[in-house]
Amino acid sequence: MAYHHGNARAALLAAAAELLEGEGAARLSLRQCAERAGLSRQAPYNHFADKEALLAELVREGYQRLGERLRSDARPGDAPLDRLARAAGIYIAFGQGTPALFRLMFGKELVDLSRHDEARQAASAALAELSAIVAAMAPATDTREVSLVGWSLVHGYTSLCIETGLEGPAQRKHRSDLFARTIEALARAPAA
Amino acid sequence: MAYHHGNARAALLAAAAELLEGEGAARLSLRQCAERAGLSRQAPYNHFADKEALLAELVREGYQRLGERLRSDARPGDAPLDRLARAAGIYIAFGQGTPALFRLMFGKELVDLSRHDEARQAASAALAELSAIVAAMAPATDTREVSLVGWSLVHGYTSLCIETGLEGPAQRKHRSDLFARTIEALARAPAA
DNA sequence: GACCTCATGTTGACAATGTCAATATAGTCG
DNA sequence: CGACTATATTGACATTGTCAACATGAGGTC
Repeated sequence: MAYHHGNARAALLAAAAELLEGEGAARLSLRQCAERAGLSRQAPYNHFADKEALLAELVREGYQRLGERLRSDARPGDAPLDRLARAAGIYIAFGQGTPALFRLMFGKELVDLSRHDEARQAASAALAELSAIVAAMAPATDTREVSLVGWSLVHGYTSLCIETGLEGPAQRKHRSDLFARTIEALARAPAA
Repeated sequence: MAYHHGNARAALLAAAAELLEGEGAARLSLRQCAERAGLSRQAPYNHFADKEALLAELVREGYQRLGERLRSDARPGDAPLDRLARAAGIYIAFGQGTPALFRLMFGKELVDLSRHDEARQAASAALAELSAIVAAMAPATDTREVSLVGWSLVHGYTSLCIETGLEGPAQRKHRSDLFARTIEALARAPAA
């Protein structure tokens, strides 16, 4: 290896991403990432302010990917119910496929988004995608409430599957449909 | 302080509980707890196998408290909808009132319940309380699905409030009612 | 080419933490 | 009283985040 790595930042992020699901974010060490990237233990500090900053970049990438998946799932002539069911499936699959990343993205103990603008923006963009999909199920006066229920529901289910083993990927499709039906039932119910 | 503390275990747990919300569980150190309890750094190991075991005891206590709150909220002649709305409020209040404890209880990175029988039993008992309350909303054939939606919903909302600042305690009552209505709408919807 | 600047890289160092090991204390029992 | 044992302290060690000092080399200027 030449003195200058030439691609140190990317190598560090790649190393971190590779280690994340095995170690979990709390146990992931900067030294471990540096070693895996063929760098010394101080090298990450040339590219990231501290450990949190490196994790925040992983978070940003995660939201970008999630948002992209939601966006690219749009189909011409989609019925809102079908669109929502598929979006729920995408969200759940994302969480179940990369549990440690999901936990990092939606937790504030290790990465506080208020301190990381770019990651926060990526989060907002991804969640706006989901929100719009859910809101399409509702009368205009109820979109905020229905979006909130939709997000809470799919997020809660995903988190509980990851953290408590509530259910596995085999149930995903069935549950996505159940959640879409739930939102539909709420959107149709008479307002309080 | 006499050589033998006389109440070391309880003092350690009290110290941990006091420090938990300030530090967060990941940053909470056993040494800090020991110091706060007036003990040396090795003393916790006389009472707990390791750091995780001490945290697991906090988790057990947390579930016990949550379960007790749900149980003691029962009122004679309660309508299922009212009972559910109040239960949702209790769950959300618990999470918002002790966010770090909530995160610890419902996360498996720091405490894996499969390794801590008593904590796991306390969790099952508390969640069975919630499940029964939600299930009372549903026809007998649908109780599993409705319970799953109920838990996912209230859990997701609580978690998102804690981790993303989705909403604050001022909205709790209104949202509890919304969630109860959502479950009601689902329970009444024609099955797929 | 020599010199300067600066971003990036290495190594030494330090404090903090989890946990192991050796030693000390004191309560209980026969 | 001696033996035993649970509990407590202190020494030690490996690991980790991060600071500081020093080293490297690419790019720019003269």
